[in-house]
Amino acid sequence: MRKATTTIADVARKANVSTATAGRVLGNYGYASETVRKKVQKAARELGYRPNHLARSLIRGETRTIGVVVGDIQSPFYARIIRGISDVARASDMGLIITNSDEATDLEEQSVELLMDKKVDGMIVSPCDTINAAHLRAAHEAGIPMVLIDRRVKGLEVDSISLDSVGSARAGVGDLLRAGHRRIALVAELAGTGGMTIERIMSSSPPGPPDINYHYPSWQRLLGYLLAHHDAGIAPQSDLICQVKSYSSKVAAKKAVEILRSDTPPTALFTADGVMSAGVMAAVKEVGARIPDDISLLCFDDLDWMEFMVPGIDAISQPRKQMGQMAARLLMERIADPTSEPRVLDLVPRHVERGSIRQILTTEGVNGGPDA
Amino acid sequence: MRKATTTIADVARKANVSTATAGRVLGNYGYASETVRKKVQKAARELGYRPNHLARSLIRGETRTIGVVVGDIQSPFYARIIRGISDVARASDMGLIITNSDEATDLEEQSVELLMDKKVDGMIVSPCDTINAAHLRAAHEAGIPMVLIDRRVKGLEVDSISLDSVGSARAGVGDLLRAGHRRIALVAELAGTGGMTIERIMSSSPPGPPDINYHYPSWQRLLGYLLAHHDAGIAPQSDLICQVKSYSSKVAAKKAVEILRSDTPPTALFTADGVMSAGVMAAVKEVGARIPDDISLLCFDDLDWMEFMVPGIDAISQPRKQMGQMAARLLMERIADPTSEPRVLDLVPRHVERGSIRQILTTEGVNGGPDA
DNA sequence: CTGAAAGCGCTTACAG
DNA sequence: CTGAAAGCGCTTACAG
Repeated sequence: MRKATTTIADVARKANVSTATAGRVLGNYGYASETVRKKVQKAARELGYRPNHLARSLIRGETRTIGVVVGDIQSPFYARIIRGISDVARASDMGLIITNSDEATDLEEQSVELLMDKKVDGMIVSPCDTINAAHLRAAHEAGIPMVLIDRRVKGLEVDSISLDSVGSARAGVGDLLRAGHRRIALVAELAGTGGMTIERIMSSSPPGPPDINYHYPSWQRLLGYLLAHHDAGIAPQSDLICQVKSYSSKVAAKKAVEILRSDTPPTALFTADGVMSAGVMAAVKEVGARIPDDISLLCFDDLDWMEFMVPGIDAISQPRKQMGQMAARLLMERIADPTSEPRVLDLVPRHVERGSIRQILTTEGVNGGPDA
Repeated sequence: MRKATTTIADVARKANVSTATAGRVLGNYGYASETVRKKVQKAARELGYRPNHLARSLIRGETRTIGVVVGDIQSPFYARIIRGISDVARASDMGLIITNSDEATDLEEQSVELLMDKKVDGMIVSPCDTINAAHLRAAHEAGIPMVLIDRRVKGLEVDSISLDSVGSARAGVGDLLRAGHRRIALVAELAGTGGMTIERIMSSSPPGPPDINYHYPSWQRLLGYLLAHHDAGIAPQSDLICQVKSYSSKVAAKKAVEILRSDTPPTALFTADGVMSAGVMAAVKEVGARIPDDISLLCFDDLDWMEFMVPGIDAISQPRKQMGQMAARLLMERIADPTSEPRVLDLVPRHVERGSIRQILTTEGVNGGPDA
């Protein structure tokens, strides 16, 4: 069934030239006169010649393929990143191998191994552990061009692109505070890894351990939340910080309902990601609160059709696809120039106001403020 | 920076054997005595030998890589399919190259070309055109193992796996009819391609052109809808068939609002996919209808957290991840045995009842029925 | 500009 | 069981 494949030798024979010459015109390298070029191309066309990239790669030491390892391609977060990467790869006429790590170090190791076996020209990885990553260090030592996306690894000096989670959470919560909100609840995963605790992060003034970049995004967003309070000279209250601990909408919903039904409920909610947002929206619905009259909602997420269903939410929009595109471009540049200084990029998400941040007039504002 | 890679020749030298012998133990083929085996393995370990799969592939004519072309990896539908494929690929220790077609024939062609250049051992494609697919036919002729997912191509006899859209829509709408509903609206894309029209599909009795398998899923679901009515001896009303024409939640919402506000609104809504479902739910919300008291909702979709936000919806759940897994298994089997008969699989989705189908008592039921 | 030869890193007959 | 040789399909110096 499978047609015997026609090789450069076949073309050369038919065109009455050497394989070297045929190779030069077909591979587009070296010199070749117009006449020979024509002859060879004609022969190639007639024989339906297609170059064998495997042989070419073996010699040239490049496969024109890049590898990606993400947590789970099923998640919209990663799916979009991959779309961005895929677009740039296609434009550069490169292949794209993807693998999932399920956020587990051993699977991530396997993935990196697979990619190295496939001799990818470079890889983009979203590392699942920001500290233990011997396999990534090894790959880097071995000279594989690498760019980290969404998270960084302590002491691994490679190109990386992340979101400025701290800065954008700080700005968003700052907006809420400026609108007069004084009881802003934070709903975030804040899983206890790497020795980080809420106490530890709140204990310094201004808040902020120096290694925050190596902790999970939800901790970074908590830090932004605390810094915004610090900026405004307002003491954050720990009873408003909802540590969900698991990455689950249902658990987030449960916790959010509790806080909404407390004696002193918040006037605004800030969620650290899309999963928390879904939970919080279900909770708001359950307690029958109206947005934004009863409560303002600021979500660190794109929302998409979530917003379509529940209008009036504010969002800190994460440009996931662009992140993928930028990561891929960084990688292409790194492949072209392996020695230049690593670049560390921090994207500032776009804060999309949709009118959820309702102005709360303080007594001061009502009696003596400029707008009174 | 990049370490000089150690080859079989290096290992052979260090172990004092021929490259052929070293190759046999390292590649795990042919015979080798225990002593030699040990010696070679020791040398390989000490030198940190890693086989070069490129060279191996060149000779063996297999890359242990499969390719996938889907419409858009960003869409949850495809992302899950790919996850399923990816799981099987990993279990078989194969790589996975993905490409997007954006549902355009020329991009699909490019994708297939890329995959063939990469010499994949087989490909899974979700064809964007069920008739024009010369590139797929060519790839099949060339002997590339191929399985089609979600859609089939007329006259291309390869393995395929799809959903039994007609059957499951028929069953689901049948449930609505048995519950007493008589005005069931259908909201579906029903884009006009391949000469299909609502008139054409409704004109025969029982409804159903013989080539329905080669039309887009929304047409298949319309057919199921019509067949259910036919089964129940009820004439479908064309004013209840909402042809959205574009794959857009917003447009679907607009159309659904119109139908919900008509003089004779439906008592139940059946949506043909997730995008339509989102639109319909927004519409239900906009007109202030309650589910299921005012209206029953049956969605051809997984719903996921949509259901989490709007409880009480019925769903026809599509096992996308399993579809991916099954497609990958079909492909593995096809690679192992290229000549056996192609298999055509139709998955029957699971109908998940969550209580949205409210019983509507007909006059007959109230006065004379067994439960009266 | 063109060709003969060597080589990329493996595997595969073929002798022994 | 082991080795010398040829070969997968290209590209790369090296002569001419």
